Amino acid sequence: MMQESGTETKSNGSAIQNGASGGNHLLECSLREVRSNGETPSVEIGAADLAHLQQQQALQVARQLLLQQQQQQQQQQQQQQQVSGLKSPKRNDKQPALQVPVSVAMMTPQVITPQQMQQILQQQVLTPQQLQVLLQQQQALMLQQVILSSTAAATAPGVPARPQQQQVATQQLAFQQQLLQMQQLQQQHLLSLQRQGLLTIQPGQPTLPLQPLAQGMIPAELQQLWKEVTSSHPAEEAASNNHSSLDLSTTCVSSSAPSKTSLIINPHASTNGQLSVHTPKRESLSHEEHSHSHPLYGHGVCKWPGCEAVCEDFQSFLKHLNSEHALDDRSTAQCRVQMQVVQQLELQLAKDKERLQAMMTHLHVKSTEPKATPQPLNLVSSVTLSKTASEASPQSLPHTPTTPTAPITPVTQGPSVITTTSMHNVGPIRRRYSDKYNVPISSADIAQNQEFYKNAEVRPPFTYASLIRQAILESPEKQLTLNEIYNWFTRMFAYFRRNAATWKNAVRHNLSLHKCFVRVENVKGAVWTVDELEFQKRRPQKISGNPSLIKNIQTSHTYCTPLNAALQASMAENSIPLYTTASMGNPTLGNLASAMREELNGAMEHTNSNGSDSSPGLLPSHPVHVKEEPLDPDENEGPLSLVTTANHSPDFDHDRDYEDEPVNEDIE
DNA sequence: CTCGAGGTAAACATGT
DNA sequence: GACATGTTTACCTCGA
Repeated sequence: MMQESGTETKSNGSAIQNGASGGNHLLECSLREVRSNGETPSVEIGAADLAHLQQQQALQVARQLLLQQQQQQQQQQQQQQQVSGLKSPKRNDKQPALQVPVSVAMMTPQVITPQQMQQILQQQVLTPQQLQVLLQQQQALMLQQVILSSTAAATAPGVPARPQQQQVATQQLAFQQQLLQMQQLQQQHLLSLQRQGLLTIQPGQPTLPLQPLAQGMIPAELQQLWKEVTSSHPAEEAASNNHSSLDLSTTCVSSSAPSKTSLIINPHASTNGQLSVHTPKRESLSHEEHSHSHPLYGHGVCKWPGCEAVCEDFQSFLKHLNSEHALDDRSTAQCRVQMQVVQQLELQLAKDKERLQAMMTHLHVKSTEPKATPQPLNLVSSVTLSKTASEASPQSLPHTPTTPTAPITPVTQGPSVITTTSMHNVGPIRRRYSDKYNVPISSADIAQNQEFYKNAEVRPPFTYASLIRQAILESPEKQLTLNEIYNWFTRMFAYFRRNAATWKNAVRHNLSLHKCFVRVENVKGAVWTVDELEFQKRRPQKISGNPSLIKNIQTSHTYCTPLNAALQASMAENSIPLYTTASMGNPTLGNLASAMREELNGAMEHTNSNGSDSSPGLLPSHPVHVKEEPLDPDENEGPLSLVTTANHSPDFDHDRDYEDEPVNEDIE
């Protein structure tokens, strides 16, 4: 019966349920998953996981090529520095990690050359898609360099009298600082993007806390890679490097402490991986806070992914780094993982940038000439199109992300009139925002964002209840088994392809908790249906989209440019009417009836709470479990209301083979 | 500050 | 006994 749950469910479930509570759950889960699966990854990893892994491995080849180029550029820069003789650090053997550019320090610890490392790392062949990614990355890199060159040239105009070497060095310094800045901005921006709908960015937080970033954004591939990594040499490590292996495990437990969550994704390392060209700047920065600037060291803890060994001072850290993270297979693999992390972030960043660009373009157009036909850009298609107007409304806001600490537009961000607007912090976007803003989930919503959520590991901005309902309503019989609901979740949302135990528990919890979900038993087992009446009843008072929206926007608290204000005003004026009209005016999408009905109810539910939507559900053959209503039992008589919404004939269960059954193949 | 909604974790029961 | 399925409770965050 539960055969479709797949291996992932099992491993995740057991791993997670045994874990401690609190803290960063997802991260913990990830790590536990790593651990639990670590011993026999080849067995426990599903076929699709392997496919993902292979894909990522292929991607990493592209990454390597990029790295190669970057390293060449690094070498060039270093040569320049050494020629200038100014700030080129003497790269003696004693403190390689300190003075070697970070990425190099990470990639080429002691013996092996970058080329050798690449040989180690390279495994597979590029697909055209990956090549394209590589090209994009390279272009981005080149662009950055060009821009930085010009910037640096501009910053050092009045130094003609200086010796040329010094000037070069100065420019290098400027380059590097600029790079670091932008790099950080990009990273922050990315984090904001990634966190859409996932984490709360408190308005008072000027700088992005990087710890919670892992929530929901660590791709499955990375976890698989982690499995691979952490299980790569269990025996060896037990003997020679037990400390490291221990770290991983203890980290899993200790990560319940809220403060230490940045285990897998080390933002600095990611940044370095992203553009290792920048790394020389680390040296330049390091005059005073030498020890603090090392991306692998902070707060007295080694930040090597998965390590977190406590190092009292920088020297001990260096010792630790050299001893525990010397060049071996494990470190190499961890490097690879880190690269994957970076790559994933880059990809996500690229996607989100395009989305942001499109949104900005669209919003800008609208703010200047309201109701003008928007110009959906390519990527927006997955998000908007027919929903363009409503996209300006809260639903899309989470995607408009933002970097509170980033007053400067990331370099690679294309020229946009509104780019500064993107810097405002639409911070507190966690999960429920769609409901809170009374953006009722609809089939159209999901349909239009389907592609996005299918591929992006972004938490859908819908409540579990909404999603469950949607899943059930999408089914031909308007009823689903629990497992089918699971499958729908995983099929429709990449986000739900991990941490199964967590969200499945939530699904069950919601099914049981909400009266709108009615369990119906039939011959083959139990199915779940939706009592639309109840569902509509449970979502009142959420019509206040505008104030919430505005407030939410303004929580950004920073960089409120006039344009931004205009944008906000525009959105405030338009969001609700546009939303309703847009959704009502685009009956082209599937399940539109449901969407319209729902949105009508959402918009005017105060008027029609009497069940205007006699949704043609189906009649459960044997309604067994009907949640009794402790509250207002007068309004609906439990089973009876169920019958009203369910009129399907009992012969419904002959076609249980929904089209969603291939889910497992699709996803896993 | 309170309250409700929602999310998460977990304990527990039951059925397969 | 392991696992899936349900139910329930507790705790937390967030927004009104």
